[in-house]
Amino acid sequence: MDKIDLYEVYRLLFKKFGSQGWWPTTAPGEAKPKHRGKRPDTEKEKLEIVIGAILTQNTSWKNVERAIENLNRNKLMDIDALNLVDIKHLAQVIKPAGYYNQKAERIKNFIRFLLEEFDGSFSKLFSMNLTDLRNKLLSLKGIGKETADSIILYAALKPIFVVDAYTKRIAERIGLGKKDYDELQKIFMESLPEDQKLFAEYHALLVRLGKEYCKKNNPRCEDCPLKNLCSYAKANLS
DNA sequence: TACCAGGTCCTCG
DNA sequence: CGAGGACATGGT
Repeated sequence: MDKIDLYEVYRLLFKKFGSQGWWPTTAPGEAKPKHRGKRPDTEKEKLEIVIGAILTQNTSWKNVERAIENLNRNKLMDIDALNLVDIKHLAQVIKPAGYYNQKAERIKNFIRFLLEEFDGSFSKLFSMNLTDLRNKLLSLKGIGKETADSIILYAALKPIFVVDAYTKRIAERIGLGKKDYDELQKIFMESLPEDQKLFAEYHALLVRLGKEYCKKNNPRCEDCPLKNLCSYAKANLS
């Protein structure tokens, strides 16, 4: 069994798809988030990434977009507004994202935490070192590993590799075997230089591949950019 | 019609 | 620990 070169995987994906511009955020004056390829400078952009990371838990980004659009139009993409809004109303606004009661609770939890412990400031929260920040986020109800790591990578801009359902499926198919979150994260991070931009692009590319080629059902192995090194594609195409 | 989508928490053995 | 269920909308 030949070993998979995860840097080579990255090169193939980037050659095929190019830069993905993650994480999508809403431009000033607009309501709909877009992949803009822009670092989140403002508190509002960082907030939007956190909210998006919670909303997208086991949910398609399309539905999350609608929920974010609703939040923007209702002027709720704001720390103080979210702190004050009635949780039932918040739940209705984010309804398209599904699990809206749980997610409203999780958003409220996070906002309360940020206000009480960090004066509502992402700059203060993100000034923690990566390990402490991660443990802090993981201690919050509704923030698990993937959500925490997405926040750290895409909002705090610190180098950690995000593992999601696509990552797990793609990793298993190309021949890394069935691995859990921590194992996969370790494998990716030990195979790559510690680089926030690289990790950010890589994860985005895996999502792109998972959506368009390495789908759960009917994967398109024929023209997959990884077909030459993927054990699943080799078996599937033989 | 089922199944899927950028998970997490809780409970039970 | 690890499996299994709950949470819910919108697309195919």
